[in-house]
Amino acid sequence: MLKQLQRLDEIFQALADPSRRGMVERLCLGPASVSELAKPFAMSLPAVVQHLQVLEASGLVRTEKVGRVRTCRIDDAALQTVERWVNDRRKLWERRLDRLGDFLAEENEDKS
Amino acid sequence: MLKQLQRLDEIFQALADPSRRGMVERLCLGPASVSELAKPFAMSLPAVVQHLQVLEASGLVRTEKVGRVRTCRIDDAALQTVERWVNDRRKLWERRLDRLGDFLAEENEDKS
DNA sequence: CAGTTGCTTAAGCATTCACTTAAGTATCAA
DNA sequence: TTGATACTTAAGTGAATGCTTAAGCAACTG
Repeated sequence: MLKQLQRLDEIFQALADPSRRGMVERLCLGPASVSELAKPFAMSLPAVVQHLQVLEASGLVRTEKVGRVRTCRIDDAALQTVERWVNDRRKLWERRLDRLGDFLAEENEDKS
Repeated sequence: MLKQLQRLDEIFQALADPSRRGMVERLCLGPASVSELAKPFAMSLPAVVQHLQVLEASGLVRTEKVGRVRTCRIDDAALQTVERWVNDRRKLWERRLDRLGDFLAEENEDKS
């Protein structure tokens, strides 16, 4: 629970970069090796690996090395954490709008 | 549509900072002035305003000045944009896991 | 009109970020 | 064992980030 809050920083930070979001999108279709992941991007391999490290540190991606190939896959828990945070905020805000709506409706009733 | 994708960068970037997330959380309870918003934070007012500018540029927050008071409120559309992106990713990933599950189930059937 | 309040502008500064190139180190394949 | 493949490590660089202080300005308050 405490860990999750700390990690929200890193998760949002990780998702703020379009290359990293691209990698997440790719990985949502299934696991991939580092060089597979790198292919669509016009940057050096070390740059890709650095992005990958950010993604892994945030918990969005897990990786595992077998032989000389590192395989990367989505870790759903981090995505759930984001989803939950955003959802909770939206709920709060919408509830407020509802209450405001009720209030205005009552005001109108009073006036009519 | 195109605008939204560009803005995902800024939205996630905005949410990556705990102070800014704090401000969003506060604003989900209702609008607030800049100084109200600043109160919980141990930083200078200009710093708060700079955070606010990031939030506004991302579309998460709208502000409006009346007299000398600037009132800030949540703009739900940006939160929806995040929610949609994360939701779409999760759906893709889960569908993949389902297909994988089916595949493994079939394999087991074959073996039995 | 003078003072206070609520923000705004500007400039500076240390740190972090997103890369780069160059030089490794393990595998695997022939 | 030689070469190619798949990363890995290290060091450097320019730009962006998250602050700060100092000074302003406009609007309400008495």
